[in-house]
Amino acid sequence: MEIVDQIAATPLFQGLPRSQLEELAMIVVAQKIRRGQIIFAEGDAGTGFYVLTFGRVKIFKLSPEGKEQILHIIPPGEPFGEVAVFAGEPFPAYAEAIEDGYTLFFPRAAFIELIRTNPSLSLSMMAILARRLRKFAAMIEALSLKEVPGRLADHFLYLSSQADKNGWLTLDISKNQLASLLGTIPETLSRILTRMAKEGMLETSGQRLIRILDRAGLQELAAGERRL
Amino acid sequence: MEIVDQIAATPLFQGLPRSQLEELAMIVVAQKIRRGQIIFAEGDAGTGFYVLTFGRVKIFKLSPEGKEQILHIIPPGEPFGEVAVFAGEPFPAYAEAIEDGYTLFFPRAAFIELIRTNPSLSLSMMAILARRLRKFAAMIEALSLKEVPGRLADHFLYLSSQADKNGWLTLDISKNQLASLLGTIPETLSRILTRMAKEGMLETSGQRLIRILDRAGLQELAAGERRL
DNA sequence: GTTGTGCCTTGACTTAAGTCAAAAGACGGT
DNA sequence: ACCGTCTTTTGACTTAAGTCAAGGCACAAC
Repeated sequence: MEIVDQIAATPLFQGLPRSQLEELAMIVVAQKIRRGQIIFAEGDAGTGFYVLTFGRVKIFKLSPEGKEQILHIIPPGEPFGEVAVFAGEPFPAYAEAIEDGYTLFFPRAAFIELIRTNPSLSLSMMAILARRLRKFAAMIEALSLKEVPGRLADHFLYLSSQADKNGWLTLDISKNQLASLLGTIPETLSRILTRMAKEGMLETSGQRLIRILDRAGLQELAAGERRL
Repeated sequence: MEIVDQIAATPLFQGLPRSQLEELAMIVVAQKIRRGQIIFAEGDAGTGFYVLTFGRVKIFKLSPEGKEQILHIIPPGEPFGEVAVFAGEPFPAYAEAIEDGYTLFFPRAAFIELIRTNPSLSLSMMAILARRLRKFAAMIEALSLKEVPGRLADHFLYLSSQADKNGWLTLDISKNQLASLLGTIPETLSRILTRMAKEGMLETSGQRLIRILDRAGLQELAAGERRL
C-alpha cells in the first residue's frame, strides 16, 4: 500500500484534504519493526511521534528491579509517542513492539506546522489526548481503589464486546503482559483466574481464550460489591 | 479585577489578541466557590470546562466504600474539566473546592469555535493535556512499581523547590488529602513520616511544615535503592 | 483561657498480594 | 513426532499496607 493511503486510513488524519496528506507522505519515515524491538526508550529525545499501521506496540515503565508496568497496548491505526511532541520533553516511557509490524514516523516540527493550519486535525489530536487521559484516570482509580480481581473483571468486561458468536474472546496479549497491564504479577493473575473459573464466572481454553459465563458476577467484582 | 483581565492572566490564553479575550469574556460565567463545594460530579454532562482563578480544587475518584483517590490538585490559573469537552463524554471524576475561590466557566461550543480559529490556543491546550498525561503516567508508575515510602519521597522531592530559605516547605494540602493523592491512607502516611523522621531524613513542625534533612536518602527511597 | 471539632498519631491485628522455587503445559522449528 | 524455550500454574512462605479502635494534638471560636 502507498504511504499516502496508509496515512489517509488512520483516524487521526480523517478529513484532511488529499494535498495535505501528500505533503505528509513526503516527510514521513516508514519503518518495519520486529517483535521485541525497542522503538524508543524512556528519556530519549522526542523528535517526533509514530503511527502504528500494523502490529502491536506496548508502552511501559520499568522499575529499578526490572518489574514493568504497561501503560498502553497500541493497536494498529493509533499514534504513540505524541505526548513528548507537545510537552516538548523526552519520552516518558518505553515503546516495544510485541509483534512484527510497521510504523510511520512524523517529525515534530512538520507536524506542528500542519496543526497550525488545520483546526480539525488539532481537534482530532485533542480528542485522542483526552481519551488517553480518561483511560489513565481509570487505571489510577483501579490501581488505588480496586483489588486485582476487580481489575481483572473490569478488563474482561471491557473486552467482552469483542467476543465471537459463541461468547469466546481472544486475549490480544499474553497473560504475563496482562498481569503487567493490570499492575500485578503472573502468579497472582493465574491464581485469580483459577478462582474465577471455580466460581463459575468464566472458563478458559488454551492460553488465550476466555468465555464469560457469569457477567453479573464479574460486574459485582468490578464494582467491589463482592469479593472472590 | 475585570473578567477579561482574569482571562488574560491565565497561561492557557497567553498570546490571544485582546479582541478574542473580550469575546471570551462575553461567554464566560464567573462563579464563586466555597470550600467543600462539589463543582461537578463523576458522570455529569461535560457542557464546558473551568479555569480556576483563585483557591484550590481537587479532582478525585471515589470507590464504592467511600475511599477517595485524588487525581489532581488544581492550583490557581489552571483549567480543569477540559477532558470531558474534547472527549465529548461526561466528567470522569469529581471536582471539589478545598478552599474558597473563584472559577470561570467556558461553554463547550464557544470554546471549540475559538480553537478552530486559533492554532496557538490549540497548541497551548495540547501542551496542557500532554503534561497531564505525563503526570498520570508518573502516578501509574508510582502506584504500581513503588512502595508508599518511595511515593512520599518522590512527592517531597517534587515540592522541595518551593522550600523557603531555611529549607522549610509548607504542604498545600492536609495529610489526609496527601494520603489520598499518594494512593494510601492517613494511618500509613503517618507511620511512614514518623519512620522517615527517626531515620533523620526530615523533620516536621506543626501540621504542615516539613524540612528535608537528607535529600540523598529520600532520592534513594524514591529510586527504590533503599527501603525504610 | 477553655472548649470543641477535625486532624493526626499509635497500637494490635488481618489480609491481599508479592517472592521464591519448582513443575507442568503449550507452541514453533526442525 | 520431538526438542527446547517460553508461558502458565501451583505450593509454601513473607511482607507491606490496610482495618479497627483509642487517644492525643492543634487550631479556631467562644
